[in-house]
Amino acid sequence: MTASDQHRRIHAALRDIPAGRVVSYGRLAARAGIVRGARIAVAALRHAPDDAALPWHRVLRADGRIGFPPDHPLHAEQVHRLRSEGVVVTKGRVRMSNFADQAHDSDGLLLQADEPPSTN
DNA sequence: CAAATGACGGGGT
DNA sequence: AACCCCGCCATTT
Repeated sequence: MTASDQHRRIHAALRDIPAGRVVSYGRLAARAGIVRGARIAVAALRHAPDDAALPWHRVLRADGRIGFPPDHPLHAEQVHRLRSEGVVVTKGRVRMSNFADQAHDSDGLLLQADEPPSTN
């Protein structure tokens, strides 16, 4: 499988993440059938054309933090986009336990404490 | 072709 | 929790 194939898979996997939910770079890659692919996911997003209309803002680090450094302009942009679809972002971080998209994940434990995702 | 670079992840301190 | 450190792997230098 070529590198661009991987990128396409990443993009496809990302389109499956519903609004109001998020995924980590690593899990996104895993969904695309790529192991150890966190950095590939990054490349796939960075290479994505601006008009790709991908929900790139739904991708966060495994610990729930925004990937961009706080001073980066896209950091604010991402926070805004996430909030606009109901995701609670506190100090540049999201509670993965509450907002991670678990479709097809094996870790059965789901908890639904805080703010339920609402599209507003 | 060798070396550096990331929108990373997981483990250890 | 906040760091630091090291492994990862396509892309860029």
